[in-house]
Amino acid sequence: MIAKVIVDVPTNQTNRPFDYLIPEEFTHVIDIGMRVIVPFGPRKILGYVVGFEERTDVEKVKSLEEVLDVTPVLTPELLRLGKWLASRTLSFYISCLQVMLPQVLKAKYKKEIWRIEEHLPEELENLFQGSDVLTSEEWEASSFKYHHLKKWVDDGYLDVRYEVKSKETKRKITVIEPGAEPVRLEELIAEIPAQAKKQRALIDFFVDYPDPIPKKDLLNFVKTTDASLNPLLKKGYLQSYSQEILRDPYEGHTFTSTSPPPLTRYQQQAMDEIVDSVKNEKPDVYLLHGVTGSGKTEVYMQSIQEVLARGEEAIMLVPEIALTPQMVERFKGRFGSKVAVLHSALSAGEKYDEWRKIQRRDVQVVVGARSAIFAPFRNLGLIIIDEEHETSYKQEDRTRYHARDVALKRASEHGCPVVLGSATPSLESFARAQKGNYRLLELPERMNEQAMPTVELVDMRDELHEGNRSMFSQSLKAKLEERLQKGEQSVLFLNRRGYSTFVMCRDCGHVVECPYCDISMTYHRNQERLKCHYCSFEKPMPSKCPECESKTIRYFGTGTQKVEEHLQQLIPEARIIRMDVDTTRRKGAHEKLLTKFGNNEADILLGTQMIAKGLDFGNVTLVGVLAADSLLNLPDFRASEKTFQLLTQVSGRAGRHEKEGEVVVQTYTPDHYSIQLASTYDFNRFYEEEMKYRKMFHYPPFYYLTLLTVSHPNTFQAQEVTRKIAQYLKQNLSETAEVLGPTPSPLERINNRYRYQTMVKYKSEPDQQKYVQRIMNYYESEMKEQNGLQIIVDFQPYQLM
DNA sequence: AGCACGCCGACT
DNA sequence: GTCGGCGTGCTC
Repeated sequence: MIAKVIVDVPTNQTNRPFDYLIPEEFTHVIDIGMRVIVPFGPRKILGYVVGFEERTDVEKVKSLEEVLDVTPVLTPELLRLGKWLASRTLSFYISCLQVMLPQVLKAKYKKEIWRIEEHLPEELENLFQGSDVLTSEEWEASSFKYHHLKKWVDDGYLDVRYEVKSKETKRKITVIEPGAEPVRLEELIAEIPAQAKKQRALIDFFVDYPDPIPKKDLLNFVKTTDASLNPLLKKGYLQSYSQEILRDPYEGHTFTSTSPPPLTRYQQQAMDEIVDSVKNEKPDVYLLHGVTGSGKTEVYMQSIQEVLARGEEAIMLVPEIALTPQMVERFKGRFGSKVAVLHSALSAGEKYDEWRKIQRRDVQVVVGARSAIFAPFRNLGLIIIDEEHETSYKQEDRTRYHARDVALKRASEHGCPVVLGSATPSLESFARAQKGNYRLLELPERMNEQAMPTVELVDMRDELHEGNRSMFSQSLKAKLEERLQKGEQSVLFLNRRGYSTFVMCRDCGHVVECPYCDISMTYHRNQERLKCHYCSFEKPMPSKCPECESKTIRYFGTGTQKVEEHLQQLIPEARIIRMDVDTTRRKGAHEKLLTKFGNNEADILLGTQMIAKGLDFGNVTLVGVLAADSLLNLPDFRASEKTFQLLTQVSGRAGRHEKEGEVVVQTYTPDHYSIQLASTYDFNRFYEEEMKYRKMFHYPPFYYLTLLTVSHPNTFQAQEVTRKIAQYLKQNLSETAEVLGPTPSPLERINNRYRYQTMVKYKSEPDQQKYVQRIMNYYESEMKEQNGLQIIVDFQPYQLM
């Protein structure tokens, strides 16, 4: 028998299955979707079995070395999905398979130099110092060269061996249970010498509790040690086996279990439709449009309940940033041990264990960020994508997939519906719902029947004219103080983007920029250093201007840290919690800060993106947005959409329970339609306005986009290649396609590489993939060298930088 | 991705 | 002559 294997070498030439003989010992255990170790050239590498064949035409076929799995890590469906993904994103098949699996399943490769002769030449013996093996790093560090090695290998002193090390670590425990012989334990006691009290006690324990028990617990309970257990094992009265245990990231937490509350009329309607599709196994796509606080999560959870009742499984995706302890709490509380949670805050081992729960079919529900869409379920009944407009569902490197596309594909394979939920749907999805491709479900009312909080727009230009140069308007300050008096809480939102702190000389206006990238460097106060966001270059904060040597060099802009200081000055008695990347980096810090806020141990929560979503605190009655237009000025056709979405989400944090909420939005462009319409929660009008603009400028959802970014250390080369690519596309794509560029990328230089781009706007180009693939093949050889050419293709890009 | 092979210039 | 630089092509 021959196994078809996709090898772990992401290149064009190896982007196909290789044939391997299956050794006799593996013929009954090997299966499609398992990982294997195969010899490949002189080394050994990891591969994935994608098929079997009776025979092969390959003459010098080798045997595979080892089978790594007992259960396949990829289902046949996921293998097919990987192929589909590879063709859609123009990635290598192997990369698509790897993206579906937890990090720890990927291989680490080791090269070792082994002694195979007892007596080595003296110079070699000095290097080996009696040991049998050297790592390749140790060898490299020695003064010997490659030809020395080759000679010694030829002479039979040394051997070069390649090892494939799987990073997976399964935690194992030893379990003890009564012996296999069907003897009554009580009778056994008689046979134990009278002085062996502890042995009797052990058997006694099993008389009362005959179930298997972890050895540790048993010894602990009977208060004894291996010394008395081992004789019993030897005699066969008891037996032991080792069992894999799964680390539980939520060990020690108790989740209050909840039962489904009655649904509102709208919730019930939405759920009935979804469940109908579940029952009829129809891959319908629903767009659940519900205002913030309308109870979308409850619709999700009760729909999932129905799916579970049918013996099927469900995936629920949430944006990474919204995967808060509160969200986990709700799902664990409702579904208990039926849920696995996958998000980036887990350690690699914890992620693997959560994934194992799915593979072992211990769980039927997964709640997770983007990559959870690849959960290896075999019987999917429902896929939910919450906050479907979030851009984090698009992977921005290597395999540039969108979780929504993958969801639709998997749903059609499984015959199950997909629910896209949002208070502010993406224009793409809403347009599809309008056209009838998706089915629109509306939740127009908040569950507490409260009106949405009133929004006050504050024109910061007016504040400036009135002599208020601080970042807090008079109105916001007054309202903050009012909350403080009433013992209510406030949330202040600062958009970090477009708000980074740059360093400028007040004398000559010189701005400190990264020497390798075309952006200003960011000042980090804790370390007194300047850092580049893009290439992570850093240097100390200069004490004088590098241009004019003036000492008036200062940092500008506003980070959360600076806002916190100002706020504290403004309202000295306020207790402030700051949440940003700096204060939440440590594990569990996020949760800790939120708990503190929830316990009313602070008056004001100040933060970035991460506080915009999912927060639900009853005592929050004021939300402030410090700079609403900071997103608006980015070079991105979705800027208005993102601004509208963000303002709506943030506003939804106020007045979620009995108390009425209020929102203050500070802006320099109060007349912009995205800010105006967000302040009246008018999604439908925003949609109409924005659609006009998209139509006029030929953007999605009217047109599809493809972005090709070319980078090269030489600016001319980069531009020239981009020009040729654009020309080729113009010639080959249809008349209706628009090919723009070459233009310098919004970030023209990153890491000393110049970047140019060309963008294609099109309605339908069935052959586009083919042409782009040709371009990639044509430039393949030039892309090999480390510093040479790089071409990145992004179909349906979200990030235009 | 590694690694062998092979061709070329710069040296003992 | 040989050593070692790197361009080219292959891995079942």
